[in-house]
Amino acid sequence: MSQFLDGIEVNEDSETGKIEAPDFDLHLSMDCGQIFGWEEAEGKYTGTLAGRAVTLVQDGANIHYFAETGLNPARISHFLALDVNYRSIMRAISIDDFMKKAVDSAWGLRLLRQEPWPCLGSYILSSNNSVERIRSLVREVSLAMGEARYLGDRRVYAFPRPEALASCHEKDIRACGAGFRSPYLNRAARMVAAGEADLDSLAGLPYAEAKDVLKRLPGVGDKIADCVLLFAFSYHEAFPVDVWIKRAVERIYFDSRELKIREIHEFARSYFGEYAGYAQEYIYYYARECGLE
DNA sequence: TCTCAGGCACTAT
DNA sequence: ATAGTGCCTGAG
Repeated sequence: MSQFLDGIEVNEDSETGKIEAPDFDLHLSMDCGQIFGWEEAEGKYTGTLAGRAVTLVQDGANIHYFAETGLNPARISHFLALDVNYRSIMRAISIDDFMKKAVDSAWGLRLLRQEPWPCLGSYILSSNNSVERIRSLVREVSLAMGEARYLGDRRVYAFPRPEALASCHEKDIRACGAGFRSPYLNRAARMVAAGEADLDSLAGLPYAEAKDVLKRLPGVGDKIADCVLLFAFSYHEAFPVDVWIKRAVERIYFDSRELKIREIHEFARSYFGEYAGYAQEYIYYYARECGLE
């Protein structure tokens, strides 16, 4: 077993392995704000995938995993989106000095391929909230209603299944600190659990149609729909516009002139093209971590 | 006390 | 279509 998984006890219910991951930075990808519900400790990231607990750690161009038996490496690679041609996308979005600088500042930051429901649920909880608050909210909700999984000597809570969030009372979600988002998550979970909204059917739909389906869910507007399409369904043209992106785009490309959200979308589509979503992530990262001077 | 934080839904125009 | 407003909550 790898020294990178030191201190971890493997038993008959778990296994380890490694996955080649060139041009991949686990830390950047996990901590850039695209995903919630994974815990970091000493460079190791622990969460659940397909209902099983897993710990990931990076060693150069390899990702080592320690997972509950039954979670195969192909599923992990899929989550890490290692099939995506990262270099060609980076070339495509490095279209000006700012974008080159932004890409350089976070090389290896990839868009992960999250599971649809945990992604949607987390983003419903994200509205009008800061990253740190979203993290703790997702943690509270998972602790209260998510399934406990066991990996080595630790316990890991999955994001609650739609059935769990559907059958509980709105107040149970509110008790986790979700506030006005509670009824949204409760009702969205009911729609998903009842099959009234079929997340699996989104894959393959044209972007605009998939977005319309998501926006029928309570608590899901333009921004959150775009996040889910980009972070769970790999619609790389999706360009979620939050206050950071709005300010950054106005500042960098419009001499700080105020734009409508619609105008930002039009600009993004025409300027960045089919990989606008990747461009968004780098603009977001740079604006937050490096500042726009 | 007040503002702000990675929005959404509702209402009025 | 678009603009204005309330909303849970915790941090600064």
